[in-house]
Amino acid sequence: MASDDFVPAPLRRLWGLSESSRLGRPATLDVHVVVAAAVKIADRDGLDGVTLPKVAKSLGFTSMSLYRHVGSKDELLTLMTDVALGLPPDIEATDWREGLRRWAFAHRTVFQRRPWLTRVPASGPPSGPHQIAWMEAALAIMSGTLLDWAHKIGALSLISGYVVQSVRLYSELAEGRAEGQGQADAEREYGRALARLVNPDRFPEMARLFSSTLFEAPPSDTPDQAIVDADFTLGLELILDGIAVRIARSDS
Amino acid sequence: MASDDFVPAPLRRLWGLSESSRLGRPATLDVHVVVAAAVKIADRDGLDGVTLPKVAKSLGFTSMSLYRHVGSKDELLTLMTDVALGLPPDIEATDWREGLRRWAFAHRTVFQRRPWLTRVPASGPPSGPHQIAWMEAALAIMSGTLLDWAHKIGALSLISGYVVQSVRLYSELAEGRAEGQGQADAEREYGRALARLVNPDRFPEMARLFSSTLFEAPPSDTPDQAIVDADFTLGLELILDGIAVRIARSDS
DNA sequence: AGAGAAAGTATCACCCGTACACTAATGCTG
DNA sequence: CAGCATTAGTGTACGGGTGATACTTTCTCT
Repeated sequence: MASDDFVPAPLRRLWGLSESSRLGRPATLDVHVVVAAAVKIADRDGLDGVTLPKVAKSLGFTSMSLYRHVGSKDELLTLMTDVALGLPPDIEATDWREGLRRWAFAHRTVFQRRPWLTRVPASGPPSGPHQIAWMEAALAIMSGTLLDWAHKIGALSLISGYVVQSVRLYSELAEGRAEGQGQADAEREYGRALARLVNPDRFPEMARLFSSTLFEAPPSDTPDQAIVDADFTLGLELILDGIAVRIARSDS
Repeated sequence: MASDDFVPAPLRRLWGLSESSRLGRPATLDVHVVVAAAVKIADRDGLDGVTLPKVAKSLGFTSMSLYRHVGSKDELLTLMTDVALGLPPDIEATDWREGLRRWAFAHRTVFQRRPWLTRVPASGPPSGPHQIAWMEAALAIMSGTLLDWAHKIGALSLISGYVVQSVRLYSELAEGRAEGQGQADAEREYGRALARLVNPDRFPEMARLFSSTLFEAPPSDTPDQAIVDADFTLGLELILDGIAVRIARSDS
């Protein structure tokens, strides 16, 4: 409200630039506390569990009080996202490829720990300090390559989109599964049920897929996580191969 | 209720196998009508606009009547998804690469026309007839390659995930933008606002990015769609390059 | 001391999803 | 043809959500 630098309010709150005016009743609540409480609830109850009444109640306030600090629920989500993302770990690697691989896995770990993060709708380009820090880390890893900015940003968003997409997909499927059922079981069941509906004349490839060993043959004691990791790695390496081609091309 | 083939109810509805029992009061409403109405509302008001009361009202019924035909709102979403997806176009191409490219663009067109599709949470593996048809098309395109099933499925989900992710991202950003503001303008503004917050000591790469021409230099009369298409193509070709590497490797 | 400003509250209007108990309309059975 | 089982659609109610508006409270500055 004071500085006319024209940084919009949400951005100011994101970067912790709230100038608490010295006038009027002093606040007993502040953005950080609200956001932290909201994150805690999201961790426990998922994104849909985050409602203003619940956040407020967990702090001993009324829902409306939050609007003094966050503007809207959407803004709260943006703030939560950045806080929950946290700072990227230090990634030391000589190799861009190994670096990006580690970056992707680190990013994935964050999302796996807080699957609700993958469901927050983007309300703008990455703008929070932590989001920026993750971008910075990825760009630093690629700084040795000769890619131009457009390609770097392209590669970066491809990888991060892939991470988000795959964690979300996995967590959505996990939620839809019966309580005690593992992924392997569910897939087997899926294959069986669908195989009956898929007409081999109309869908020859799908029919062959279902009669393949892909859904049937998990060595049963393999933990789910191993299957998931293998799938994730497959896609990631494919992307990295693509980037490698680009780097080789721009190198010439 | 009759046939004991053990196809769960949602699947039966998806594939249009509802055996209208000849008993009792005959239905004036059926699944197809309900789903079609819901899709129409989603097209007009987005996914959040789809509520049982609204769908019912648009048909002249009460909300509760829908539960005779759809089980739950989640199931309605699943049904809507498959209907809205429609059948894939015929893609003739000798080349797997050209084929997958066309498949990706066709898929993207569908999502662009109905952005709400990208926000439907997955409630299970692809199971609807149209989803299966799209998979079939992609697998057919790859049938000439020597990839094993895991790699085919991996490539397929990577591409389709990429399509979904990029359309969703774009549409979320578009919604967050001020009414008449184009993408180019928004990006320029974004670069300016953020450049002030990004400390070049902490974020050297980001600082260089913001001082690059990437956000500043759109030849102003370039339509937004052109920028978006270029971004999309960049990522897609990168993925295709990755797949090419895999194919070449399994070819040897 | 008191004016004015900001923090937090109370109430309200509005909308959702869906459980439950109901009425209405039909085909089958006797 | 009667009435019963069965299915379709309705009415009501509950517990929840966002957020507008107008309020009381508590502080600082003059």
